[in-house]
Amino acid sequence: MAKERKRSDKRVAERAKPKRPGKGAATPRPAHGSSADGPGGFVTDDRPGVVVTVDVVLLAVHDGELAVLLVERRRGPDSGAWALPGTVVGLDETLGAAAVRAVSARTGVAAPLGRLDQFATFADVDRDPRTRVVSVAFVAVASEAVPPAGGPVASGRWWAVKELHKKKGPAMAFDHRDILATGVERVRSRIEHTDLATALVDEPFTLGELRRAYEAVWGTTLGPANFRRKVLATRGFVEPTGATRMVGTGRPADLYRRGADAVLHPPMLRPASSR
Amino acid sequence: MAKERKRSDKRVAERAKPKRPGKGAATPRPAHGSSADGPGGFVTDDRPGVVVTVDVVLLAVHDGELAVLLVERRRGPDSGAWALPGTVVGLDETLGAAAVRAVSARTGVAAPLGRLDQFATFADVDRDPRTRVVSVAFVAVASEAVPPAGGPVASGRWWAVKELHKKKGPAMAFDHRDILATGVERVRSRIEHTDLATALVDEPFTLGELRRAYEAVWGTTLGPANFRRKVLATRGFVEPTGATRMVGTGRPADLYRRGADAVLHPPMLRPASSR
DNA sequence: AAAATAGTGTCTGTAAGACATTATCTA
DNA sequence: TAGATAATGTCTTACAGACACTATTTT
Repeated sequence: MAKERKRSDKRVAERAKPKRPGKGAATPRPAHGSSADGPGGFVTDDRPGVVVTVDVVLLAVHDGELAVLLVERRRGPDSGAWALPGTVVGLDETLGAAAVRAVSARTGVAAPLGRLDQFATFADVDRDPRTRVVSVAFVAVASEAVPPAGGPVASGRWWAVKELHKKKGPAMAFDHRDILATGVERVRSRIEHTDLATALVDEPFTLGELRRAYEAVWGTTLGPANFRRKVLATRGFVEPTGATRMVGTGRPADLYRRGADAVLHPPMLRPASSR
Repeated sequence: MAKERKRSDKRVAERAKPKRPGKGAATPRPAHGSSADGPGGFVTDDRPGVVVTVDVVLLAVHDGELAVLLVERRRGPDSGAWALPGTVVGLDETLGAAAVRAVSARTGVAAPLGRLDQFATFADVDRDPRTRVVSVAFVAVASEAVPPAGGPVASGRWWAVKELHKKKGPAMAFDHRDILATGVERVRSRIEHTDLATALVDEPFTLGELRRAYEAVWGTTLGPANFRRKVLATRGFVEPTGATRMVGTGRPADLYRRGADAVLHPPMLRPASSR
């Protein structure tokens, strides 16, 4: 699990406010509705408690590469490092709602969060130097079109996952590199058994587009003929629309929509070379 | 280290076990931040916080049936109901350590916890009536011999999982029925792809015993011949000892030990009838 | 000998991997 | 026309399911 220890705050910035002594019982919930970096310190007392947060690994395929949405930290000693979008969970807020809130605050879209999947909880004692922070991690996927890279989002941008694994890649905050790696592996596994990959493409889509989504996630190439056979043999995976679309040169491709079934029988096993 | 002290909380009773005598069973159920616990309480006075706990689904096969270790609640909400062994996570304690502690306090054995697997985090807002409790759930498996059912454990006992799903079965505390169901499904899936099932039997074991472990977990019957072929075709799954053992009537069975590989290639897929 | 369980061998259907062939577009 | 991509078909191999058959024990 997580091991690194970075410095500075993790979520402090999110909610960080210098202290708030004497909170009245009637006082509004500290962890609610504030966006990142707002006031509302939760840990600052002399009586520290455990802080529960969510972090979201939002993946999409951009330019044929698997990409993840990160936000740049702008305060604290870890300023300049890139982090997964996350937030403190409100006292009366579900984890899923907090995850949606964390992403929508950064991207402006709540749509892709329908595929929200809680995959692990990170709780190393020292993962945040300030206080004990337990982070419930989610993965979600977005199609290529949403949100547009370089959009109106202030501090967020898409990074090719491949770049982040390099030593010379951008610094990542806290144990987020571990969370990312675990989340990516979860998606790599889930597209084998579920129709999650169809959420990576925009409807309607061609089987070539769907295949390239698989290839981006797995980092492999797949035989177009066999891929097609397996997809069409799995009932409920995709539904033909009857229409075709020109993609450039070559024969027009048949268009499909997402099917009804979320479970793939038999699974779309990734080639042994990609494991 | 500030280990927590709990008092009225959900897992208070459980975790309090070692120091049972003298524990004040006092505080009833304080709602958010109301009742001040004694010193070190996590539900800080007028400043309510989130409590993080672990709950463990410890499974074993008893009399051919999948069984789970539960403890009877004797105080607090749902008193009289049966709960998964769990505890509040200490401020400087890892989740895994807390899970081991929760189980060892009940069973006296830390051994089976090597197979500890975090599988989900439960955090419904109202899952505990007293305060917000976020529970990180683990599964672990024990072999038939340990701990012995009806052993020295005071408030714990094994229950056939099948019984707990019946309406007339024993009441389960909080959302522990959901946690159990999710954990069981995790184990059902994990024995397909890992050698986890070998931890359900004592070494050395026969392939018949291993097969009956699979059957208990999946609730199916498997063809002995095909099961044998698949197990032996998977390198690293089991290692022959060369010895044999009489089980009763019939030909003596070859004995095996656990192999080295944790991953099964190809997977031991459960029959479609058990899904 | 009968019953019971363990172990071995064989047939068959399904599906995956490799790859050749045909179809339909642009440049 | 060549080039590119999509769609279809074929051959081979791997493996799961079913099941017949042999082996070794107790009663």
